[in-house]
Amino acid sequence: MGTERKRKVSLFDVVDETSAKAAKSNGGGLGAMNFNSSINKWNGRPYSQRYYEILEKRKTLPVWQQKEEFLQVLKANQTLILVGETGSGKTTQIPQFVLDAVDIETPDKRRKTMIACTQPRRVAAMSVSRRVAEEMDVTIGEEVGYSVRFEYCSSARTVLKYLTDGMLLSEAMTDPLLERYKVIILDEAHERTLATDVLFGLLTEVLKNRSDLKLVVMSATLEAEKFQGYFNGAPLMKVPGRLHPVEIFYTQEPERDYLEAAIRTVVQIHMCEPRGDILVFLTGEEEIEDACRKITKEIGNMGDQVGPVKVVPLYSTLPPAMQQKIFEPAPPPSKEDGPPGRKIVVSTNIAETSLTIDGIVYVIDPGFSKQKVYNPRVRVESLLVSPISKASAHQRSGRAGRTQPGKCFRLYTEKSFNNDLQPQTYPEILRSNLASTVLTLKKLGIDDLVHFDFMDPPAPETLMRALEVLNYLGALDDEGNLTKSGQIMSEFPLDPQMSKMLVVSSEFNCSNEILSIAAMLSDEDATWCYENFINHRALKAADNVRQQLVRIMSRFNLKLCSTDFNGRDYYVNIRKAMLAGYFMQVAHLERTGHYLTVKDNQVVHLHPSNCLDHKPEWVIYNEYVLTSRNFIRTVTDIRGEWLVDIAPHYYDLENFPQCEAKCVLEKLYKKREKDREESRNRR
DNA sequence: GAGCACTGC
Repeated sequence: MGTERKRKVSLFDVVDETSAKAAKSNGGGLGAMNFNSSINKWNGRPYSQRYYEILEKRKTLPVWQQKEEFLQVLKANQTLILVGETGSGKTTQIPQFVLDAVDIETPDKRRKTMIACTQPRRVAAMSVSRRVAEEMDVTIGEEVGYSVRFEYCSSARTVLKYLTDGMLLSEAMTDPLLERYKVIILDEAHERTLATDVLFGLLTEVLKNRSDLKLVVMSATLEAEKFQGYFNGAPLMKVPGRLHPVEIFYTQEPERDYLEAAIRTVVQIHMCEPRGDILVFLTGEEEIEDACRKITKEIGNMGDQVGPVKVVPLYSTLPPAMQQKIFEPAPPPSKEDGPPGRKIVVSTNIAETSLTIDGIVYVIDPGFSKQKVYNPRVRVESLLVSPISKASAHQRSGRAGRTQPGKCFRLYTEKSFNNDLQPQTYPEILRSNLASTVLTLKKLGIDDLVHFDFMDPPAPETLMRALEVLNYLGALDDEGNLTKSGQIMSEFPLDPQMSKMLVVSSEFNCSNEILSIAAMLSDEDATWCYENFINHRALKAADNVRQQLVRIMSRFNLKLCSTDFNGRDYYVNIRKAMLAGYFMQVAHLERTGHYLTVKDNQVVHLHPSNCLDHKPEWVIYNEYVLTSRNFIRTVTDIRGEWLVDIAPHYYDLENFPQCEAKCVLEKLYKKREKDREESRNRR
């Protein structure tokens, strides 16, 4: 494979005017053939009037000009790469083109197969499939469906299914050759999510074993050559996008304070530029709320000479009702013939890909975002404010050109853009803890991780750490093979620590309670729930997770049980079960009054959201977050004795850095010896 | 005294 990789074949590199026109004049033949009939071949019903109306609009999408070409390349190749910018129509149209051309029945006509199209986000999978069902004039959930966690909207008749990349990966666990699919389309591949990267490697294996399977990789930016190299020189097609031109402005000098510069730019645009809403990219909640206050105040101080503004914050943890405000129109002029009003959205990266706001004409890009980084040495994922990539800057500026020509103000110099920004954001697989991913790969039957064909191989230390954690948890044996317990753990859509806690909870006679805890921890923001006493949506979501986990538990005959609520051991058993999963995430209270993580010896602080009334000597924590300080979040009080009882293989003092915790543990081991001896003597 | 964005038979 190594030599093949370098080969580059590019059939359709550039789409110029002439070839596009040629495609148009000789194209359409296939389209006309399929659409001349007034009967819908998918459900046998006559097409509705609306179908023809939408069809006319679809035909104006850029991707339609290359339908014929696309189908020819698809026919001649097992894998192809399609590059198309926003507005090309690839996500909705390509899967339909495929359906028109591919025989989805198996050769023996016994059963139908499907076309799959993956998306990185749930909302996209659901909304795109609805749109496509409408375009095909069928009912959603029948011929066209979607599949995301907790929502399986498809039937035996489904021929085209949109699903999250994570969902396709989990389907592969029971259907390793993905035999239910004839064509798999990986959309938004340039985003390089963890699941997409794993699917890349998995599908290259599957394609070797299934000559009848085809793969279409769709991507927005020009990382295409890298993709081509990886997929053995698969042909590449480019589809033009359809965006209005966006004029880019850079600063002359580097900005010292990007927040201040962003606010200044907002005010300037509001004073000098024509009508149109503004989108500002900042890095996090606190910064965004701060900027919103300052912008409102500064523009407020300018009085009637400028138009009124509506300043709206946007970030994921904002309650949905507040998020909806970004879709409200700009305010009307404060007096007749007065200057027009303007909407100013101040947002995190969520507005870069996940949410699209129409009417944005001006984008302000300071060039930073919070990005996840993983330090395998201390096993900590943290969020760091870092410079964005060129691809990300490009995506941000595109947000100004959705409805009309726009302007993007980059708060850095052109030189800095050219020289300092890296071309692409590092793929997630290089920035994450891979314990859960490695467990999935093992379950998928990939034993040799070192030689697994990753597009960007993770650091060996990250893989070693993941294997080590899984070995400590008993999911892998010393040879790295999946154990019985590991088999079960891999079935839970949870981190391995949490899966372990669930698997052992029956032994601690508290699986009912652990199920609830796991479900609540999986759900976003328990803080919010607490502050508001209760939150219906969050509880409902947690209950959903709980039901899913219960189904998995019963499949493996793990009994559902509780300790007597009034008994002494009720809480003790729960805490012990939690420790059985989280014994690698323990902190010890030092004499100095601060906590030190066990073995790694990192100074950490209890996150202010904790609900303890004292500082216990030993705590386990769910999350280690590195923000303004090193915080451990969601902590539980445990006893040192349990460490030596439940996880002696991890608390092996031979292999332990010298520290206070070690001395305490030594005493606990001695005490345990003594107790055992005494009980022997008594007998 | 505090939370980029996503995802999971």
